Amino acid sequence: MDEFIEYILQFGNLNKQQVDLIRGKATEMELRKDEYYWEAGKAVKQIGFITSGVLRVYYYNNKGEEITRYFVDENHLILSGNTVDEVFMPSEYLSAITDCKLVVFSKQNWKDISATIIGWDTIIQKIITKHHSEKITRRSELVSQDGTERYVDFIDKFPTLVNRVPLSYIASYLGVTQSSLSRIRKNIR
Amino acid sequence: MDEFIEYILQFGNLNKQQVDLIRGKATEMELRKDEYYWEAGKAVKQIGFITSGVLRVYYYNNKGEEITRYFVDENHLILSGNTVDEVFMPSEYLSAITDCKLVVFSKQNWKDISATIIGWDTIIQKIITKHHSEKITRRSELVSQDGTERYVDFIDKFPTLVNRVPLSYIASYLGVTQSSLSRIRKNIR
DNA sequence: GAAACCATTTGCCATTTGACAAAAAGTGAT
DNA sequence: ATCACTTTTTGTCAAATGGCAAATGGTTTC
Repeated sequence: MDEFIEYILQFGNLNKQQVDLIRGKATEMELRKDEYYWEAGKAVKQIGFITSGVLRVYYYNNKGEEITRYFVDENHLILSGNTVDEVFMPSEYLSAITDCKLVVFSKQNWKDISATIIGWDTIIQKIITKHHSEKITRRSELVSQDGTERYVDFIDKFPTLVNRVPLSYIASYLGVTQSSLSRIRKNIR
Repeated sequence: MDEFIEYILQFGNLNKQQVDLIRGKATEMELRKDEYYWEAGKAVKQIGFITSGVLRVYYYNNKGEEITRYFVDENHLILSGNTVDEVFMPSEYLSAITDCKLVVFSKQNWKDISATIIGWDTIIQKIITKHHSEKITRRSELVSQDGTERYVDFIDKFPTLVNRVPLSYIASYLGVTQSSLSRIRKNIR
């Protein structure tokens, strides 16, 4: 819970009263390894923030292969879609790679916060924008890199993930086969 | 100009008075082939909408290679950063591949529109969100495709660009070398 | 500890792609 | 038509990667 408050405070100021309001609207929950946070085609009813653990977003391409699009770890907000008013129906899966702890808000509670705290929407908007640019930048870089560069950069950017995420998921995220990645790792040492 | 109004109307309603306001705040301008719309490190002072022509966004990677991140063609809004209030300092270049016609708004005029038309910010937010997801999706797909798939998909998604954009830019966008792409094209025929 | 299970590494070979250089095709100006 | 210039294609070879299958390593369960 505290992690979430701290996270939000990086993007804007809140007074004690506002912090208390947020605390009151939050629920803590856990997700076990391999459980879904959301599934393609099933409406998402809450907004979540990860306080511990790692999840991954993945989808199936037109050849039926499972592709990991990105990882989500501690201290990240999961903003399903953008708006609370519309139903958000994901086309991807989001599932736990490890056991996770989350802080979640029902859509109604989230709306209440947004209606009560002036500037809340602006804060969230900033976060969304930041996430988007980071994702675009990261995925873009991969396109023009070879396997080794992709992996070296990955280690560099996500040092805490390397040892917690199965190789096959990293390989899929990087767009190389698992065996290639295994060889790349051997060459790097 | 009409193209811009029509574009905006796809995302929300405007009455005649509002449309007139927008028209009054807009300026038409042209950009010749190879001229910059913006340059890395130089503050961007306007918001633009392309009515004809193609531009490309590119940057230099850590090896000094020029990488095309994406193309921007007719009927697209160029939203520098997200907010009008902060100075937007791009880290990339945006330059015209062909002669272009644009509709532009000064930051002040854009602010005026935003302050006058209720719902304007929501419309713009929708557009930004749409752009972001499209970019992430496209760039992501490339990562797990081989050269041929990348090119076939490109033709499929941007049929109007293939014949207007030099091969070297397409190759860079797709993350393959120009000679590979040339061979890929030969094999496809 | 053995068995079952899952993750990772390795071997082998075919295919793809990159690097580099030269040739061919296309474009524009005179 | 010619020359200068740019873009695209092609040739050759080396390196990187994929596909497939087997081997190895690790973990969990009984």
